[in-house]
Amino acid sequence: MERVPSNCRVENALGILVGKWKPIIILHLLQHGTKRFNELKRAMPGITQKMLTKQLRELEEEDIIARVVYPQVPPKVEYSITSYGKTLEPILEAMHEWGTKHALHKLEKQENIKASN
Amino acid sequence: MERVPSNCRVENALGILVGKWKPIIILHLLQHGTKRFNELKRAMPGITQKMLTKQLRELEEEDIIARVVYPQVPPKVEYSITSYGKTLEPILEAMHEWGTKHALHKLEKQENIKASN
DNA sequence: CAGAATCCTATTTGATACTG
DNA sequence: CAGTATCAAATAGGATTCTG
Repeated sequence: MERVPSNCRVENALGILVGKWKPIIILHLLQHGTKRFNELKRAMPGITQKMLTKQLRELEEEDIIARVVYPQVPPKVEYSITSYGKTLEPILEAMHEWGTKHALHKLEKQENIKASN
Repeated sequence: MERVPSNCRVENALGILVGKWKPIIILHLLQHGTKRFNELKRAMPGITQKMLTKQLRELEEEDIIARVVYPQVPPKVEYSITSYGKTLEPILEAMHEWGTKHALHKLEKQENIKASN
């Protein structure tokens, strides 16, 4: 998604977090530490190699995660959150907390619809 | 963007904020209060009626903004943040603060690239 | 004024097969 | 193991025209 070149700083954080799997990847690495490519893939049912690779590369480009390649056969690549990436944690936490409440809000809306029928 | 039906609550907040103009609209209404359709349009150079309408409708659907139609000619429609929408403010603030620092981070990267040439 | 409708392009995501 | 490459589908976003 192309973002506006505005002075709206919110976009800076949003641009990094947006992607179907990015928040999940970041959260997983934050909570479970360094992981190999296939460990991440297994942890995220439904993701394809292509998407995992792409989102990891984009997060790496933004210095949110670090990619370390061990030159051996078979290959071994480890991903971890950078110290810079860790600064995203408060935002993620705020969103998680809000999201938990929002789930309730949505549930109440459903109930209201049911009640009115 | 279709979102995963995961238990990752972060998606709940993210899904609402994602859209080229949504954060800008929310921020504008938060900071300037109730606005009419064309006032919003004028405040956001580059947006089309279609996109403004679409994003407003989606935010309304999520109970983030309220849409009030005055049955008169010419039409008058006012948009405002709901009390529920205001609960997003901490997230937006966290992102704005982070984004401000990130702008510096990106600048430093640029400088490093320059310095290494 | 505040949109709806239509047409079009670009970006994102997914499915599948192949490889050093 | 950790990817690429290719093709197809879905979604987002934009330009333009029309209307109660």
